[in-house]
Amino acid sequence: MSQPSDPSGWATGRLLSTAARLAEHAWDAHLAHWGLNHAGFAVLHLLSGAPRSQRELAQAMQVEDQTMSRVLERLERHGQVSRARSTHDRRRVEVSLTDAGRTAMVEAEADDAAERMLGDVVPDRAELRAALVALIEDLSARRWSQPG
Amino acid sequence: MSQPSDPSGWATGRLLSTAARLAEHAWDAHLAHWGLNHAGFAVLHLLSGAPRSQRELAQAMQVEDQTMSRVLERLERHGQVSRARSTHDRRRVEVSLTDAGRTAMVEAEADDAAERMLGDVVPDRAELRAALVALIEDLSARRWSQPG
DNA sequence: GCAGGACGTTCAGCCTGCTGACCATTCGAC
DNA sequence: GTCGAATGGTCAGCAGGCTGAACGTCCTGC
Repeated sequence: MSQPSDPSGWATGRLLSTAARLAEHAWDAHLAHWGLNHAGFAVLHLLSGAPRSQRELAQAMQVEDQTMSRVLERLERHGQVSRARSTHDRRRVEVSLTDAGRTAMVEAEADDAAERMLGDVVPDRAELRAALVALIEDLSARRWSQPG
Repeated sequence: MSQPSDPSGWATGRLLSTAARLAEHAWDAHLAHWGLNHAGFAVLHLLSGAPRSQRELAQAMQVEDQTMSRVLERLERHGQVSRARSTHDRRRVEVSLTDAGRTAMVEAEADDAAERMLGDVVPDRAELRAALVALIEDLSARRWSQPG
């Protein structure tokens, strides 16, 4: 595999996708030490406060319910999360961290090599982050057309 | 689905992934009118100059050969691309645009709503693009560790 | 109390990405 | 010429996205 041939000419959408894929790849390589990937790690992080329902997790991650269902199935299979039908509302599934899941999350977070790596690369990272946040808020609003 | 809950606190990797997914989603919705998606469209664009081998396309897209193979299979199934074993080197597969593929590409490109949409959102887009290009060049170099 | 709608989750199927393994062809050294 | 390495593609299988459709549960209005 070779260097990209002049990415400065690419469409912005392609720049975004490529950058995201490369960042995910680097991050996944780091998280693999704890049997995690980027999706699973973010979910564990969300659960560190308190148990949540699957739909709450999906909304927090800006992902469809079906997608979250499969991410959780994998996390459960790896023993990092446990799922139990709610007693108050038997439609809901309460998802909580297991001890193994909490340990993995804490350790992976402490050694946050991926974020540091990105920090090395982009000097003025606040600018990039601000632009991405604006983009996300706008595109997200268009997609799910919810006021404010 | 709801608005993201304060993306400004997210890790940069998650910002990138989310922004990329939202942008792809918007772009795919646009390209669906011509039976395309973001991956297929980019390939057709690369082929607009001259036929290429699959590996050349994979390298240009910064994607693994196997991934490109399946994208092309889909494009061929939809009649937008044709594949033929090279007569000079029978390992290679020469990929070229069909008339239908060229028409779809030209029409989709002319009505480039996605790019215009991104233009509306991010005021200082040159900054964002420059940061993304720097990120891609660095992460890509780390991943495939090629000098220069 | 019951019927219909809303809600939360899952199933099936598609697409793009990845890795690992395999096959055919070509090239190069001997 | 032959054998082994390099090259170009494909197959199998996994993962995270998506859509559309189904299912059980809850709620609400009558």
